[in-house]
This record gives sequence, structure tokens and C-alpha cells, in this order.
Amino acid sequence: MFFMGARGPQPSLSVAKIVAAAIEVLDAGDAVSVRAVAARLDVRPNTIYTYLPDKAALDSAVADRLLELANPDVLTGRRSWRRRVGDYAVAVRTVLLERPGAIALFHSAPMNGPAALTVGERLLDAFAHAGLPDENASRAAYAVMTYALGAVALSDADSDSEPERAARLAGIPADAFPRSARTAPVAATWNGEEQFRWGLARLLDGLVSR
Amino acid sequence: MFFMGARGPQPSLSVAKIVAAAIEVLDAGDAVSVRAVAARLDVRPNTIYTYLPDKAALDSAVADRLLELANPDVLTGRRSWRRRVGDYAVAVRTVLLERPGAIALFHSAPMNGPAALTVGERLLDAFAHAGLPDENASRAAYAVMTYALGAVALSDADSDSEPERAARLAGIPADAFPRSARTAPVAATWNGEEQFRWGLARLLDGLVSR
DNA sequence: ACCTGAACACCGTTCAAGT
DNA sequence: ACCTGAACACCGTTCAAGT
Repeated sequence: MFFMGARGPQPSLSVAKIVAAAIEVLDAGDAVSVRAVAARLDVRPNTIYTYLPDKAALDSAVADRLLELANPDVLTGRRSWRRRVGDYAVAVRTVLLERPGAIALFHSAPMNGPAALTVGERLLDAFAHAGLPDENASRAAYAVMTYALGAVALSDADSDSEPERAARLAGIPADAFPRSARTAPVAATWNGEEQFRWGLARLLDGLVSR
Repeated sequence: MFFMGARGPQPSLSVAKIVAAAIEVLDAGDAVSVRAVAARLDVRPNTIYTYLPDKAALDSAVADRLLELANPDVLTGRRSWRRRVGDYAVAVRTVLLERPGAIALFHSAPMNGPAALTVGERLLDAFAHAGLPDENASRAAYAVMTYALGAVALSDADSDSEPERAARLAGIPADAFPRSARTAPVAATWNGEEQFRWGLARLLDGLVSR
């Protein structure tokens, strides 16, 4: 009583450990669920709620960790602003595509964690080096994240196998959709990294064009 | 037997009716689920599987219908390619933002339905009018859809109320994140239509800049 | 303060059965 | 051919209870 000694049980968990377990779940190819994360921690599902208010908070924390796994350090250094922004965008795409189910987390997760803040600050710095005034740099930073996350969402959605996609595109009627039929070989590569880099380069061109 | 007369029961359902019911579910503010759609049709959940192979097929059909609800006709006519593309992109954004839960459908739905095909063909036509050769027009069309869907996904994710977002942004420490703190007022509008149009205009600038 | 047992209201999906 | 009853393996979340 004098020392207020009753410290209670030592907590065996923490938000960091929960997030790490969620990343393991993702790496195993499964979707992040409260129950799957709890199982990996050898704990009952409702234990998670001692540390996080709800599933959205879990998603948010995991999403922020994924932005960190993409290595925001490539946004720093003395390389050109274009390389810095481009390399990080490609890294985010890779990190998310390697983990099916990762992009879904961003649906319920506003990008407001510490990693998102760091990424945002460094994007602003890069666009300042590109010559953009504050307001445009802010809008540009958001536009880049919009493009990157949109690309992952669309790629993830297309679960068709290579031959399935080829067959579908080959089946486009040339009389009703001549341009689509003619460009089917390009559309077959829409989910590839080359298309991602092409669109990103054009976006960056446009962002600094005034 | 002569007339092969046993036609069996008249089907009371169809894929079109199921999709219409799913849109009603979305309009009511609920997420599309097999069970919610079935309930609206006064039918048991497993009945849906007589018409569609799985949930992904339902999502795909509903997603295509949403692209149609955005009115692809604005992509035609003798207005400038920029207005055509811009108006449709804004319409897609509006249609999806008006229905929380709509953007989630695009996760499991490759854009391969009839409306997606029509939209694709008309985007190719618009970019041809902008002077792009076939391959670049194809890549440009996909980049625009990438940007539009990414913007909706990010807007939808940010469920913070106005004051919550303002408080969060005001709390950014100016010493560690000077640029973010300075541009917080702009970041507060990232989910608005003005930001969407700004980024889209820059993307279109970049797409036709060569 | 931390963790659990039990329960609730949801999911998508299957399979055998009825008409 | 179309629809259902019943069941299975999942979800997120709550609440009272145990330590």
C-alpha cells in the first residue's frame, strides 16, 4: 500500500506486437482479421480490444506499418526529386502487391499514422525541390499517393490468370469496339510495373508543368 | 412430351434484377452482401448462386452498373477531349462517393463488364482526339481510371469528421514536420472535389505533354 | 490492468432435398 | 430449372467474469 505496489499482471502484448503479428498474417497470404491476428498471438480474439478500440484502428496501424516497410528513406538524400518520389511510389506498390489483402486495409484507414506523416513531409520536400510552391506541393503529394494506391487496388482486383485475361481481351468485338480491340495487347499489360511507371512519369510531368 | 412442354417454374429472378437490388442496398447506405441482396428480393441467400457463381461475380456486375450510372454518354459528343474525360471522371467519383461501400466492390471486380468496355473505348477515342497514338491512349485511359478510383478509395477511408480532421492536422508538430504543419489547411481539403479536379488536370497535362 | 468464456449478429458457401 | 433448409466455417464486437 505504501509503494502502491500492486502493479497487476505484466502485459504480454502491445500495439506494436499486434501490428507485427498482423504483418505476419499478411505475409502468410491471409487477410488481416481480429481473429487471425489473435490466433497468431495465442490469445483470444477479444484480447485485441484491450489495445485497440476497433478493427479500423488495427487496419490503420497496419497500413501505416506497410508505408514504413516500403522504406521512406528513399525519399531522402541528394538524388533528384523525380527519383526520390518515383522510387518510393514503386516501393509502395511492390510492398502492397506482395501482400494480397494489404490494399484493403487502406479502405478503413485514413493515412494519419507516423509513417504517413513522415512520407508526407518528405514528399513535400521533394516537390519543393521541383520548384512547386507550398500549396501545389501539398496537392501534388496527395495526387501521387492517390495514383499509387489506385494502381494497387486495380491490380489486386484483376485476379484473372494470364491466359484468362488474354482470352478475354482477344474476344473484344472489333466492329463495336475497334480501338479496344486494336490496343488489347497494351491492355494486357495494364497491371504491370511498366504501366505503373509510365503513368507515374506522366503524372509527375503534369505536376511540375507550370 | 411432343412439345417438350415441361418448362418448369418461371424464373422470378435474373442477374439484372439482382444487380438492381444490390444498387438499392447501396443506396440505402448498406454494404453489398449476398444476404442483404437476397433479403431485398425476398429470397433465401443461396438462391443468388443460381444466377451468379460467387460473391466476386456479384461485385463485378454491380461495379459495372456503377460505371454505367456515372453516365458514359458524357464521354461522347463534340466537346473537347478534356471536358469529356474530366466530366466522366468527376461523375464516377460522385457516383461512388454517394454510396459508401461502392468502392469496395472494385477490389474484387476486374473492370471487364460491358460498361467498362464502353467507357474504355470512349476514353481511347478522347485521347486519340488529344493526339495520342494507340499505345499511349491505352495507357492514358488506364491511368485516368487509376487516379479516379484511387481518389475515391482514399476519400472513403477518411471517416474523420470535419473537426476531427482539423484537430489532427493542427496537432502536427511544426518542428519535426514543418512543411506538413505549414500546409495543413491544404491537406484539410484533400478529399474535396477541387483537389480531385486539380490532380486530374495535372495528370491530363502530363498525359498529352509529348 | 489484463485476459477470457460465452454469446450476438453478422458473413460466403455447400449440399441434399423439394417442386 | 429454380428455390430452400440446414449446416459449416468464418467475421467484428459486447459484456460479465476471473486474476
